[in-house]
Amino acid sequence: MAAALELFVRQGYASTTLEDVAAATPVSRQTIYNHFGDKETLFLSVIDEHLSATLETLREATAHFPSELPDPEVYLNELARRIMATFLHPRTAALRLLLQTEGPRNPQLTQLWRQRVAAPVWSELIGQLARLAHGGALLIDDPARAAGHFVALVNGTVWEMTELGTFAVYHPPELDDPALDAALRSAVGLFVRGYAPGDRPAG
Amino acid sequence: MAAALELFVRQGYASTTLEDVAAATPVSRQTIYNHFGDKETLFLSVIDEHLSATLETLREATAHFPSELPDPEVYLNELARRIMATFLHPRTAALRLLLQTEGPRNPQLTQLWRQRVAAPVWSELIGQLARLAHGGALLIDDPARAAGHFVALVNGTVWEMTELGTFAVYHPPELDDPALDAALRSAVGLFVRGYAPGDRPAG
DNA sequence: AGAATTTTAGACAGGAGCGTCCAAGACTAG
DNA sequence: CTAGTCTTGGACGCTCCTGTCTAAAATTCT
Repeated sequence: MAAALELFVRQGYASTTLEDVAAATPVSRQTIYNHFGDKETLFLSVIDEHLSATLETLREATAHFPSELPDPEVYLNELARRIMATFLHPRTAALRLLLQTEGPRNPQLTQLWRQRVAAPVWSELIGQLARLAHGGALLIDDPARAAGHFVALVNGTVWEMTELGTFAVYHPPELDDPALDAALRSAVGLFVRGYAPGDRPAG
Repeated sequence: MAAALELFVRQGYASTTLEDVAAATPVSRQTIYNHFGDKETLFLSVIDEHLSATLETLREATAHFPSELPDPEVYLNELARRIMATFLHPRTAALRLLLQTEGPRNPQLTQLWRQRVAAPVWSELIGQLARLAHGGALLIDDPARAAGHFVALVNGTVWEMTELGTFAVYHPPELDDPALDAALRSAVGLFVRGYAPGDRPAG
C-alpha cells in the first residue's frame, strides 16, 4: 500500500490508473475493487493510513522536552533536527507533497492534515517555547508567533535546500549532509539571537 | 487567457478539458486548436506568459534599494511588505500554486521558475543584504544564508496566515489586514534583532 | 458588395480509464 | 478429498477527452 502512495505522489490522483497500482502491488486490479470498491475510497484510505503514521512520527519528534530547563540553543538545535528528519522521512515528504498537489482539489484533505497532524504538533511546540520563555531562557512574549517563526525558519531551510520540496521524494538528501546541518544550525542561531533575553523586547 | 490559468490552477492540468477553457473564454474549442494545436502547448504558453508577468512584478517589488543607507528595520519592513504583496497578487499566487501542483509531474516547470524568476530575484536580495551589511547596518557574514532566512520568514508568515498557500487563490486576504501586517513586522523584527550589530557574531 | 480568411458548431474516430461480470484457478478448512 | 471462499485474467459497456474534419456562418479586407 506504500506503493499506492508512491504512485499517487508521482503521478497525481487523476493520472494514476488502478492498473498502475495493481502492477505495483502483488494483487490484481479486481482485488483492489473487492477491498475498496472505488478509486476514491482507495485514495482516501491511503491518505488516512499514512496520516496516522505521520502523526506518530511527528509526535515522537516533538515530544521530548526534558524535565530540567535546557540550554535553548542546544535544545532547539536538537528539536529542529528532529523536525527536519521527520520532514525528510520518505513517508512524510510524500504525504506532504500529495496533500499539496491534491489539496486544492480536495479541501477536506488539507483540513484533515490541519486537524489531525498540524494542530497537535503546533500546540506542543507553542507549549515548549512558552516553557523556555517562562524559565527565562528566552524572551518571548507571544509563544504562538515565535513558534510560527521557528517553523518558518526550519521549514524554509529544508525547503530551500531540497529543490522546492519535491527533491525529498525522488532524491532524499542524506540526513547527515553537513551543508544541511550547517544551514539548520544557522537558522536556529538566528532564532535564538533574535529571542535572546537582554535584547530589546521581542515585539 | 487568464481564464485558462484560473482553470488549470483550480482543476489541475489533467482534469481541465479544452471544452472547459473554451467555455470560459470568448473563443471556441477549435479556435484554441487552430492557435496552439495542442493542449500541452496551450498549457506551456499559459505558463510562459504568466511567468514573464510575474518576474516583472517581483522585479518591481525587490528593486527599490535607496542610494542612501536606510534604517534596516524600516527598509526591510517595506521590502517584506512588497514581497508579500507580490505573493498575494492573484496572478503570482495562482502561478505558484500551479507550479507546485504540476511541478512534480513536469520537472521543467520548476526549472523554468528557478531560472527565470527565482534566480534573479534571489541574487538581487542577496546583493541588498550585502550592502546593508557592508554599510554596518547589519552584521551578516553570509548574505546568501541571511537571504534564505529572510525569505523563509516572510514566506512562512504569509504561508501560515493564508491556509497553507491555497487560500490566496480562492479568498485573497486583504493586503491591509492588520493581523498580516503585525505578523510581518514581527518576523522582520526577529530578523533584524538576530542580525543586529553588537550581538554575538552571526554564525 | 464581393472575396478571402477566420471562426464556429457539430460530428466523428481513436484511445483510455472506471467499474462490472464471469469463469477458471488457487487457496483454506473441515 | 471436498466444499467454500478468495483471487485472477480477460472481456465488456460505458463515459469522457483529445484531436480532426467539414460545412455553414461571421468577420475582415479590398
